[in-house]
Amino acid sequence: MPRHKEFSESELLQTAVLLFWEKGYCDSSVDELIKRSGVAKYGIYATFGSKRALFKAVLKQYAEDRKKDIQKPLRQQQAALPEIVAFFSSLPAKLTKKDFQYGCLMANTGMELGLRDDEFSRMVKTFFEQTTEVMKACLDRAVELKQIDPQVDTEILARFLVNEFRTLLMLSSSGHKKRELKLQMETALTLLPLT
Amino acid sequence: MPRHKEFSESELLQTAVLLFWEKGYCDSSVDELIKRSGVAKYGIYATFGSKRALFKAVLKQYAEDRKKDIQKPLRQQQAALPEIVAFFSSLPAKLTKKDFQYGCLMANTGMELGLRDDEFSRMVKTFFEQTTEVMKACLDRAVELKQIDPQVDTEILARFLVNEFRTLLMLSSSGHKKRELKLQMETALTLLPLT
DNA sequence: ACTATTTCATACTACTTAGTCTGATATTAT
DNA sequence: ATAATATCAGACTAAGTAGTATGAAATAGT
Repeated sequence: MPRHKEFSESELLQTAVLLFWEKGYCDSSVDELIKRSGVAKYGIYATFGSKRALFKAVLKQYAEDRKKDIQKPLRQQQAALPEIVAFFSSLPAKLTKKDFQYGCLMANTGMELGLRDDEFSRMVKTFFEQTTEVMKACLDRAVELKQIDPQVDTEILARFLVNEFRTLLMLSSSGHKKRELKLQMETALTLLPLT
Repeated sequence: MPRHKEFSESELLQTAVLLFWEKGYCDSSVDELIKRSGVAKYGIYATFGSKRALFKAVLKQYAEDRKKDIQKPLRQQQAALPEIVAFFSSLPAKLTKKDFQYGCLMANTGMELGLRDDEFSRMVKTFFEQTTEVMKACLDRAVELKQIDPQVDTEILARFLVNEFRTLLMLSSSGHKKRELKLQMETALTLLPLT
């Protein structure tokens, strides 16, 4: 019997992702989302319920999207050391492209709300913990394939590498250019016991 | 002829530092500062002019304060390798004490405004560039004292160490506990060519 | 065609925001 | 004491905030 929606929920969500990505949680407003998406306030609240719930959906969508693009090299079945190196090598260019002009929403949210909102903080931590597991799996395969010293503690090294990843995200969100990211990445790869 | 102020400018500034440190720029309000400081709106605007100018003064004050406490080990005349190690070793405990319960205002501001506000971004970058210079001076002394390999590029290593510092600040602002900071710091110190 | 139901656009509430203005008050040089 | 001047408390403006309410319009099963 009902009239049906005039907008696409997934398009609305993508617009919301871009908005929160650009401005963070506190500085984004529902009115701004109305302007950008063309969707009426009713539609937004009927779909998501509140700004908070909307942001939760945004964080989930963002996490899925990043697993599929920027983290893809690491999440391939056979990924090992060469994929780790390729992943880091590609970051300075990727993080300074237009798609990433506002840094990383996960890293940004961790800094904005990590000490003030348990639920969102938890989501960010979970995202990077999952990334750590993926990284550890790559390192374990690298050990199997004798690509790295078998004495390495892959758990600890995986954490360190993910923090190196986060460092690059932080630098890009803090306005640093490709050159600086590249220097940081290369220094890290040189220092690490990856051969 | 004039009536004189009923409040201390430096106390007002310190209260403002704490407020912005806790909530960031966007989410802090002048009304909240009035409540916390007891100073009337007139007094705040007569002293600083605008929220923006107030935040500028806050960033300056914060930078000075951190040079005098947390960075002090590195800024001693004779600081070299032992002081660098001591500096990093002390961070996990210091960054999780009550004084630092809101992370680092410089690191936080870099993430909040690094891509959206040139002037504040510049101030944050300058702060960490100055820290890099101090770190490089320590490394150069360490080379002189034969504490580290003279082949090391102290400029590049200094940048890397300061980014390691920023990583610890980022982790603490993102809600990570002392144990995780300690693990990151120890891994970094193990990997670096510091002996 | 009619009716039930949902969406739409928009007005609205209640609150917060940065910043200004005002009239009373306190101080100090004369 | 008086006059000049700066500060104080609080009212005020204009805009923005999250979220709700409302009447009109559209749709689909009967």
